[in-house]
Amino acid sequence: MPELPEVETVRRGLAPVLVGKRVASLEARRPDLRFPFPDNFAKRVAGQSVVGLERRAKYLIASLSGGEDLVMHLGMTGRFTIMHEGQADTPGHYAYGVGPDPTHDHVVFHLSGGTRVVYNDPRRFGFMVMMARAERLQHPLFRELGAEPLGEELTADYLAAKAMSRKVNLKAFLMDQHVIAGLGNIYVSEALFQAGLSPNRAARSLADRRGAPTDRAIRLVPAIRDVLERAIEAGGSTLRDYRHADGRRGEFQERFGVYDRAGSACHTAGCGGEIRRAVHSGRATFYCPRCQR
DNA sequence: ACTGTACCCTGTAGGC
DNA sequence: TGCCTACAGGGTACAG
Repeated sequence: MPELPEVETVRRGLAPVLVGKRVASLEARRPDLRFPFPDNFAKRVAGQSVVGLERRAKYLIASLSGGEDLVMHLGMTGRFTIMHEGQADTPGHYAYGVGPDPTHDHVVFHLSGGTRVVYNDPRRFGFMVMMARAERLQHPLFRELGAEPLGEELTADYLAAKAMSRKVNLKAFLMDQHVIAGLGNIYVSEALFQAGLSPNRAARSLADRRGAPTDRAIRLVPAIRDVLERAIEAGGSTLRDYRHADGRRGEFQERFGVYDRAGSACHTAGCGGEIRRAVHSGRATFYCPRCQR
């Protein structure tokens, strides 16, 4: 579900209620999600203050006052919901169709002051792990992550260097978190559309024989950035599960160029082509065969 | 080292 | 209505 724009939207929604606040207690209602929860999870979090809430790729990182980081991933269906003091567990108090869901509300952060932050995840592909803050960058989850797409590390030169020795197509290349960290199935399709590049094209065509970036790599970089920035501005994309931390839906799905539009007309002026659906590495890809070469 | 596939888990949509 | 299959924004563990 949540790709970079969705995770960033959740981060922005959670930060005001979490940062600077103390977690009075943590309630883990099952022993695991995708992975077991950290040893002594509740005890390690309880009583600590959240001193920062960052995002790296699709990870949310809550820095705790004791020196540990709580790293959270939303998987496909993970959702955080803020429940303010006095907001009872009755359906009428839940806005926007978000209701109590005892079977899938797995973790509850009880903040001092009464606000609760509830983590819900039907498929349980999400996870939460803890690590010493000083060791985070060396942790296996972070050590080999690729460039942050909205950061300065992502350049045409970087992409060309990464692509030169690869035999995969562009779709798989951009989905690879070791190359660019944060893109997922929606935004790879959208970025390729915006750059006018076919998902079937070989990744190595981003580099010339010497390893220098081709014009394709040069226009792919701003296309990726622009798609992500517009998506963040729209609060992400809600296909079904995803919600902001306050329950609102994202709106970027209204502006998809190709994603989930198979059989519909391409929006590009004068194109007249029909959006097609294909499968790459077992995942659906959407593209316009006329605009994307 | 790289690449493709199966798999983790649950819910929903569509065909029959 | 019910049953069955395919599919869904994620990543990992293998086999080749």
